[in-house]
Amino acid sequence: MTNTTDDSDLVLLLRRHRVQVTAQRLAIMRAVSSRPHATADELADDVRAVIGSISRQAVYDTLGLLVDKHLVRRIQPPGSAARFEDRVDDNHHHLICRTCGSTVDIDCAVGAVPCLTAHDDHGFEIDEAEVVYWGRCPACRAATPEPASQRPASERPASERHMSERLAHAKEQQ
Amino acid sequence: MTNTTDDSDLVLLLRRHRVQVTAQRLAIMRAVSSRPHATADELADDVRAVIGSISRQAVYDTLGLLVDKHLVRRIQPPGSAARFEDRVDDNHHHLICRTCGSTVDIDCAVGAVPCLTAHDDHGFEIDEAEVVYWGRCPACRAATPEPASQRPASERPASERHMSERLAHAKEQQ
DNA sequence: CCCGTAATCTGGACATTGTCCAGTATTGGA
DNA sequence: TCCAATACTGGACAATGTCCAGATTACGGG
Repeated sequence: MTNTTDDSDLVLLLRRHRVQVTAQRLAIMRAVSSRPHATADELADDVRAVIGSISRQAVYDTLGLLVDKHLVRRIQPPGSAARFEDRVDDNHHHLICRTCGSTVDIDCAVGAVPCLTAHDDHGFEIDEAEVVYWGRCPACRAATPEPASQRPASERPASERHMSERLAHAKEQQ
Repeated sequence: MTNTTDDSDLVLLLRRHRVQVTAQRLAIMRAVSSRPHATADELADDVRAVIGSISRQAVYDTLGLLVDKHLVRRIQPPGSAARFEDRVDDNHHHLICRTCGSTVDIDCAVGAVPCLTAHDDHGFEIDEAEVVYWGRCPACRAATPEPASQRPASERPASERHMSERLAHAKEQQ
């Protein structure tokens, strides 16, 4: 539980990837491991609690470097700052609560590297597929059984597509 | 091509959804339709070109309202501002170029509502799955055949998982 | 057709997340 | 141990949103 304990593994890992070893980097790596899905800001706080202080720039630089080296994965949930985690290259996805923003890992539904097989790649060279599941976590469901923002299904027919398509319906119905 | 032409369809659509009709809202809806994947800022510019001026707040308010009403879909690519589009409820996904950020629609690979079937929902009530494919568009591929940022596959074995797992390898190999 | 109220829009301040830059400190090899 | 390359610091800046109070507009009822 001491601050400088047992960095030898991390040091070796960094060296193996030709990355200079600094106290800031070690602290950031430990922070990412110990608190998955944390934002850069949260990680900075964690690091400060351990090594005293760190500049915002060092946090961003290091996280960017680790992401480049595939030692850390960056996930960017809509409406929130980027988050970072330990697990890389295993094609898991994320489940985010619309109400409280909590994030959990979720294994891929389809198989090994599923979503990489797009229907039509438009000439793109696709190297990754990112999947975010949206919903409400157990705690938030308990707190508010039926959210008011949800309109009844009757108000949004499944046939709705383009605005232009819906316009036809509007004409008919009014 | 005149500004006030043919709003009756949009007016009916808004009324059908119990939304007050304003010049700003009509202009924003037309802007979203005519330029898919535009950011709020770009849409504001488009609107200003048509009705003269609009406040930033009105743009955000209106887009938020339309998203709530499921008349517009908000997509939030990592590293970029939110973008808005016309197509809703048809479960298509997005393909984004890592180099230039261009975004194209892409039909779902798996079928109707595929990714909604998560392996383990952790007690969440899931209502949407968002998929982003990352890659490089044809233009950017042509411009830079082999990006320098890509390390050879030999440097990142498929077996890489957690940092902690990789640590074992580090020990063995060094 | 006019009025009043509720909803909307405006414009400025502020918050968050991230980048840029110049100068200083640290790392790691010679 | 010393040096050059690399990394870190701290302040300024940029982009994207949100908050708020007051002015304006929409639209249902008289």
